[in-house]
Amino acid sequence: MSTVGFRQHDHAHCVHTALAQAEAKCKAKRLQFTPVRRRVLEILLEKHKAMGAYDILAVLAAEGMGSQPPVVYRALDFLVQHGFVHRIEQLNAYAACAHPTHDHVPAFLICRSCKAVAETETELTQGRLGVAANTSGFQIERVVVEAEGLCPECIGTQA
Amino acid sequence: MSTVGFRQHDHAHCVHTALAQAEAKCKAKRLQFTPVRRRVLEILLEKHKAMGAYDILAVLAAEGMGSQPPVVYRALDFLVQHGFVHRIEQLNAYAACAHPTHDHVPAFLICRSCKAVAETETELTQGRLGVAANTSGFQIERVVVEAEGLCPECIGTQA
DNA sequence: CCTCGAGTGATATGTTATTACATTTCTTGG
DNA sequence: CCAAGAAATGTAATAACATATCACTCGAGG
Ligand SMILES: [Zn+2]
Ligand SMILES: [Zn+2]
Ligand SMILES: [Zn+2]
Ligand SMILES: [Zn+2]
Repeated sequence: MSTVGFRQHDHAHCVHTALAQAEAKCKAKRLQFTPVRRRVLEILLEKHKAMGAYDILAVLAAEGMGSQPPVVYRALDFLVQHGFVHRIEQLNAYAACAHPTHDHVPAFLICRSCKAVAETETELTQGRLGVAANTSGFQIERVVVEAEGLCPECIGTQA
Repeated sequence: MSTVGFRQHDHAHCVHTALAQAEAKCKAKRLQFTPVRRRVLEILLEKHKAMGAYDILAVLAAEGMGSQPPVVYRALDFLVQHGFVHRIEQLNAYAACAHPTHDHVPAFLICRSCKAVAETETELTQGRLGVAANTSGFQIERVVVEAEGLCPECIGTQA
């Protein structure tokens, strides 16, 4: 599993590992890793890209695990809450966390051409934003950092 | 007009000034600063906070300037495109730019309690995100930076 | 066995955004 | 000025994303 997601990797292995890690973490924290929650995470890990809630729901529905929006939104809420999945605000979409082993502030590189999403990390109060927060007395709790542009594959195929 | 929006300022003056600046910039760049576009910007400047597209549309509709969604979305697209307004991804909302005189990468401090939004600036490729982009060959074109937390007014009134 | 709370199933609804096409207005070269 | 093309607008319909609510199930703890 690479830091930025534009390289090859052993995909079947990373799916399996991430699921096992999630299961272990839920056990440790007494969280219910129910079939729907597990399957939603698995779908996101398998696809290995950002998916809309209704895309995930379509997969669930085809498997008879619930066909109504609340099913998937509840599962996503749980997974996001506990750091297994991140929401990509720019895309109204969700992606499995690439660094599930530790707490972190995620940041994303999003290709505007092929929609590939790579996750990296950043600081909660970096650069001028932290300065502005300190100056004004604003208390930062969460930061969304999402860069849009062209991934290595798509540079050259574009204007 | 303050850098971060949690302080007092001469509001009527800042609305007027910003509108005049926008008009001048459009003239210089041969852009059509049409009545709808002007009024949408004015509404955002007057409210001086983030507004949803449909909130703006309701104001327009009450004034007979168009009652269908595309009216306001087209105006917002124009204003965002040319830097007069920014979209706040976390809120699916729009706010007039606080620094319309120069090009910049906006960053926002968003109070989760009172929904106040303050705009500051940042760099296109700051910190680890820039490093990750360079390492992987990703070409950043736009960055969304939005911090959520508590503004000075709301700290203390919360848990 | 009973109760409570988390999770799920199901219906309905709310909110945000886009597509499509007809029409009007503006701009510009002749 | 005038015609042709570009830009903007009017309008209807629909797509995409998200939440409210209530009934039901099931397992843990008393
Ligand atoms: Zn992550
Ligand atoms: Zn790409
Ligand atoms: Zn700005
Ligand atoms: Zn506040």
